[in-house]
Order: sequence, then C-alpha cells, then structure tokens
Amino acid sequence: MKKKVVRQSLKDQVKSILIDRMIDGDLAPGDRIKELQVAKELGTSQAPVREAIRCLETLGYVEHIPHVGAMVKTFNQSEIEEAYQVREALEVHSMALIGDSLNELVKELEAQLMMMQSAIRENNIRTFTQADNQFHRAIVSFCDNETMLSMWESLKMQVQVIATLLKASMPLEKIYLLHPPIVDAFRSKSRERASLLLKGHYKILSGYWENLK
Amino acid sequence: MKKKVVRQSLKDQVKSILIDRMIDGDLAPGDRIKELQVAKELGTSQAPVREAIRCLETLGYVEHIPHVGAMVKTFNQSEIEEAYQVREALEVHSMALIGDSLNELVKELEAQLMMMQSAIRENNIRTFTQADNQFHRAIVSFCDNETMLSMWESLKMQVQVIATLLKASMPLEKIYLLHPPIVDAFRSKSRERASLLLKGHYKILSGYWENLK
DNA sequence: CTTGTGCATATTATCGATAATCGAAAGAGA
DNA sequence: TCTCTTTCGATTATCGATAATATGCACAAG
Repeated sequence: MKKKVVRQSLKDQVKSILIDRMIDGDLAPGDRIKELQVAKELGTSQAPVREAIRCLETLGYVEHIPHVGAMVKTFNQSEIEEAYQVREALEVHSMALIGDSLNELVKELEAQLMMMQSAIRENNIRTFTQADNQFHRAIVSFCDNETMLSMWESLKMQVQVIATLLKASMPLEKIYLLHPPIVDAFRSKSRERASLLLKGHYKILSGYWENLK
Repeated sequence: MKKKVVRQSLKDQVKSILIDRMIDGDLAPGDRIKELQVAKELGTSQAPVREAIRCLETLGYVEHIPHVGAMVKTFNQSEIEEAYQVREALEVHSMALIGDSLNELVKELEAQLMMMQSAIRENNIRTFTQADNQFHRAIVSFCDNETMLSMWESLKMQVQVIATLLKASMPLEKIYLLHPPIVDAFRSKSRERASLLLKGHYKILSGYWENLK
C-alpha cells in the first residue's frame, strides 16, 4: 500500500474529529456545537469549523438554525421509522439488480453470519451490530450502484438508533435467525425468495419496534 | 397567504441565483464557478459564495475539487442510470406504504394524466415532463415519508437528463400510455398490480434508453 | 399576574486580507 | 525531441476582525 502524504484540509480534519466525538459520546444528541468554541479548542479559525458543521448538517448529523447555532441532531420517532422504510426499499430493490456476482455476495454474507454468531457467543452487541450492518450493506454494495449505496449509508445514524433499541429488547439470536434464510435463497439463485424474506425480516423487526413505543 | 418578513441570508440568495442560472442555461454543465468572480458580480464577499457552492455541491448540482474549484456537474451515463434505478426503488416501495389516502392519490394522478394529455395535444414537452414528474412524485409523496420524498427529489437533476433524452426519441403518447394502467390498479385498490405495472414502466423506458446509447 | 419593551450577552454571518495550493508554461539538461 | 524542474499566475483555503441577529432577563405598564 502506498503511503501518500496526508494533506487533509482543516475542514475535513475538524469534521472527522466532530464525528469521532459523536461516536464516542462526547457529543450527545441535543448538544450545542459552537463554532468559535470548537475553533479555539482545535486551534483553527472559525471558517473551517463552520464548513465542517455545514457538512455534518447535510449529512444529517447536526441540526442548524440560522443565527442560533448547530446542535447534534436528535431523531424523533417518525424520522427513524422513515429511515428504516427507505432502507428496506433500497435493499429490496438492490437484490433484484445484483448481477453475476451472486456467489461472491453469498461468500460475504456467510462471513457476516459467522461474525454474528461469534458475537452472540460473546454477547458482544457492538460486534453483532457491526456484522448486521455489514450484512445489509453488502446487499446494496453488490448491486454496483454507487448512488444507491451512498443513499443507503446516509441513513446510518437513524438506523443506529433503532438498532440499538431493538437489540436491547430482542435477543440477538432471534435477530440472527432472520438472516440465514436470505443467504440460502441467494445460494439457490432465487432473488425473488430472498426479496420476500428480506421484507419479512423488516416486518418482524418493525413489529418489535411497535411494541417498544 | 401570509407574507412573512423575508430575511434570507446572503448564502441562500447566492444559491438561488446560481440555481436560476443553471436552469436558464447561463451556467451549463462543465462551466467553472469561481468564488471571487461570483462574489464580485453579486457584490458580496467570498464567504457566502463559498458556502452556497458547497451547498450546491451536496445537492449534487456542482462538482468540487479541492484547491482547484467548482464546476457545474456533468452526469455520466452510469450515474444517470443509477439514479433511475434508485428512483424506481423508492417509488415501488412507496406504493406499498400508501395508507388510506388511496382515493386522494388517484385524484391527483388523474389530474396529472389530464395534464399530460393536453401537453401531448399541444406537443409541449416541457409541460409533459412536468406532469410526468408530478405523477411520480405524487406516489412517493402520498406514502407520507419525508425522508423518502427528499431522497427522491435529490435525484431530480439526473432524472431530468434522462427524461429529456427519452422524450426526444420516444413519442410522448407512448410514454403517456404507461401511466393510466397504474392509476387503474390504484383505483381498484390493488397495490400489488400497481407495483408490477410501475416496474414494467421502468423496464420499458430503460429498454428505450439502452437503444439510445 | 400578565404582557410588552429595551438592553446585555452570546453566537452566527459576513467581510477584507493573507497564505497555501494547483496547473500550465517556460526553461534546463540529456 | 523528450523529460524533469522551476517559476508564475490563478484560485481556493484560512485567518482575524466586525456586523448582524437572536435569546434571555430585568423592569415597567396594564
């Protein structure tokens, strides 16, 4: 691997730092992000911070009110449900588009199944979630449509919220079991069946979700 | 209609102006957009222009290369095809989500059918395209999912390109005829059939598209 | 006790100027 | 002639300072 000189703009660096803080929980939903304060902390001027925040805004990570400021976005219930529906739409359609790379996809999905299983054994929710995400991402990724994939990824945040809640109330094992049949369907080249199974997967999860509310 | 005090930030004004220029063709795909030049023209400083451009960038209207500049985006073929597939995914799934507002939707769709017909009589491609768009938008709009709708709308530009080309090579009448059966299916509350018809609609159009390339 | 008004403060929005970076053209060496 | 380096002009990226705006509080009026 070549090691290019890192020449990241300040904006990008600030953006990464802010995202990290959100992941680590240093920045919780609802927290204010003040431009000058962040700028001072990071030793830059207001401009790059400002740009970074606007970027996070369009990514849907923060909410911005003119002349007032930005805060880490808190998703309300309906936004989360909406995102879940869109995700389903994209994944179901992606399945129909996957071409002759079905075998490779199956291999990737199997890998993620293994990962999920081992996560269950260790009761490691974090790893499980990661594998689960990777499983679904693979489906979209293999249909070879960058636009589709980037839209799918833009839902990450909202999905993360619902996933966390679901995993707290639903045994991992139960969630896991929704996946192998899908892989089976792919293995026997039956996109149609896979698609129905995926819809079922989402239906069951949203059933649980309804009970949570 | 209430008339609130308009207090648009410079960024928003610049953004609107640039979009207008793109629509009017003053800014064609591939054209450079220079920050300081625009700033001078509009009598502002570089900052608001810069923000506006970054905003257009995330909207997918312009392409930005660090330290080089921004230019009006030219879509390549695969990007356009990708967008069309995503659009299909969103619309098909939306159909399944539409609740008890089916009747209202039918009314809206019928209105757009009429509009298309009259556009055909006058051979007004612009009006036809508008009605066509509105037809498809209505489907997504009636499933009551803001996230879905905003994603659908973010594909506007790419779809516009493909639509223009298609309409040049395919009789409007032929395109029109793909729509009434969908409305019929909705009228008889058959979401399933409507969904299949919509998929057929897209299949036929992409068939034409393949011939164009 | 409620409502409105003006001020103080905090924060963003905008500005003009400077630094950093890129791409093309000019020049040097083989 | 070709390739590599250097220089130069153009443009973006960043800065520090100032203007504009919103929010909350104190206080007066009803």
